[in-house]
Amino acid sequence: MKDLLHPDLTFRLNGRLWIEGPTDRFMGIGRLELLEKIHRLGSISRAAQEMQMSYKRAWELVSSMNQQARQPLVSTQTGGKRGGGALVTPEGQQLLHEFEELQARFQTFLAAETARLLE
Amino acid sequence: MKDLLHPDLTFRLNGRLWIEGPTDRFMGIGRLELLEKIHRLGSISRAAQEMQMSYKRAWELVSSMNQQARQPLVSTQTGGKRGGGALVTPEGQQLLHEFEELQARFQTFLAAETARLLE
DNA sequence: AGTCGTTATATTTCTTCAAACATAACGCTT
DNA sequence: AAGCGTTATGTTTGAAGAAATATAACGACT
Repeated sequence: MKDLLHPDLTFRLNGRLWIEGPTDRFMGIGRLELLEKIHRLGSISRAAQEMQMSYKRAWELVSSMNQQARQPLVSTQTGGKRGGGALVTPEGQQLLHEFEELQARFQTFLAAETARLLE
Repeated sequence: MKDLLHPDLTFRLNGRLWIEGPTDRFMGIGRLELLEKIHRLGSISRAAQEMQMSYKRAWELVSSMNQQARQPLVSTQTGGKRGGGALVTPEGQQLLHEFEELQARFQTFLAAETARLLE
């Protein structure tokens, strides 16, 4: 493979994984990152701004995930101390872990295939 | 994982792989399919119409691949018998095979992870 | 009561990307 | 010489998605 590629350019193998439902995506690398930030920051809006994402988009992603889960992955509160907030439920945390581990196995796969193809 | 998902919906794990250069994508599932059709049909335009893709887009993909390869993967001829045509060079055919095999290994990976996650 | 930061949601604007359209050149075939 | 199907390329149009803007509700805190 490597002998087919232009010698002046550098190439890399890349990829994405996601879980899709009948209508919407359910989980992917972006949603995973969003969940992680909500968990860490306790707020959808702060997670959104840390991802350079509009609050609206972040909220829509959370809504989509919650609707497709058996029980909410993120629970929210309007008003109150600090104006409200959001937290990742135990179910959400479990999903977070499992999908993170899947991502790690995928990275291993990518590394092995990269070695096979490009080195 | 399965116990986290809404019981009325069906989910599946999916993914994509590609090889990227510094500026453009070099190879992906769409480009692979295009190469295969050009090889089979001997024409960019016929390959494009079989993929429901505009000729222009197909041509741009071919051009991008050729520019990033050491030697052309598709060679073309304007005019002549049948008005011209295109063929996949030996280098292109080698790429075709290798990337197809990579895709097959990826499908195996996906199947294994699906069993792990969703069954 | 008023302020604050957040969730929640609708509407509008912008941008980006794909599709559509148009045109020329090429070389065999008739 | 004229026609055909193809490659090759520029220009215009359209559609989808993202971003921006706006507004309301909520509940603690001052």
